[in-house]
Amino acid sequence: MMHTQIHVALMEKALWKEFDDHRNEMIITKIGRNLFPILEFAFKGLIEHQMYRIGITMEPTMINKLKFTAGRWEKLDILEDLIPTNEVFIVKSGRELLHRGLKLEKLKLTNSKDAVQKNDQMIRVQSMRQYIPILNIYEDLPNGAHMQIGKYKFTETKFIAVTAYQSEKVKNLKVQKNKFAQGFREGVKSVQPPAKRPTSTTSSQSSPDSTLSSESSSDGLKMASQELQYPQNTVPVVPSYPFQQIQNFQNFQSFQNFGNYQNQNFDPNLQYWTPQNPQYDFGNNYSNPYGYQWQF
DNA sequence: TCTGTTTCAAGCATATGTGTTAAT
DNA sequence: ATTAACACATATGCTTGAAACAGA
Repeated sequence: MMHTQIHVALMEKALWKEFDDHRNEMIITKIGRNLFPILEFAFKGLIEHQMYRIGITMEPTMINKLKFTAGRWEKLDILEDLIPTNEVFIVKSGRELLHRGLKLEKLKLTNSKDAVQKNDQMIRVQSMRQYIPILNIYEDLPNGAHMQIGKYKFTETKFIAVTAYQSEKVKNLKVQKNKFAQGFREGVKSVQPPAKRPTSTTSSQSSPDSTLSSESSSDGLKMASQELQYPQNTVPVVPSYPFQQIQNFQNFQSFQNFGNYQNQNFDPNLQYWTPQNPQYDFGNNYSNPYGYQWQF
């Protein structure tokens, strides 16, 4: 099956970048812990009636382990065994992916080998290592085989796996942004108790989403070199298909879970997703949008 | 009116997602 | 560094009962 160029966009990119600016960490546990922010993607260029197999995995960004001392991350020279990460697969139709996107709400991270076998959306990673999520797209072939037709990664989604938060700033940001951590927000009262049942007509009560403003400052990280070169990873996609699979404005608006498309390079005039920076938003090659590399 | 049925959101129970804390 | 128990949060499904509705 031939495709037009496939594009994948990361949703909630601004939120991801906010965490990435503070060197994001993800808690891992024995039974598995959700990621926050949640990985969510939009697609363009898929074929509606085609079934796709989406593969999610975590790719180490370097061989080295890390440690957090004196308020900053440092790279350890001692190289320990790097356990290969497993890949999680989700099968969906092109139509569903195009219209609803893919929100990986159930995806969990663990440091336990056993947990991977008990949950089909569990990825095993190693603590104190940095990873970047990988999204692979496969097509099911008639003979039962799968052909990889795309591989995508977004640099602002990289994170360091930890069993307990190391950076105060990251921890505070999680508390502020994750609704399940609302109970730990300072100065924010709990949600108002539900109103007594009205004797007359209905009255809808919406709780205001009052998030604290974050004190912004960098984590005192320096720039330097020495980061692993990402492998060339893309299977070329041949554009032999007239570009008709264009989402219209109504479609995007009609799905609540689609997030804030205004910050996701959605152009209502052109009526399709257009990358501001193709190499960054949709590119298949890893590139650092900030123009520098992290130092450890 | 009266009576029986339908509708729908509050109330409740249960499941699950957070960072915190203390112990190892 | 890691783990388990914990208090506090959301998510969801079922129950409940008053209001709305339909028919006589």
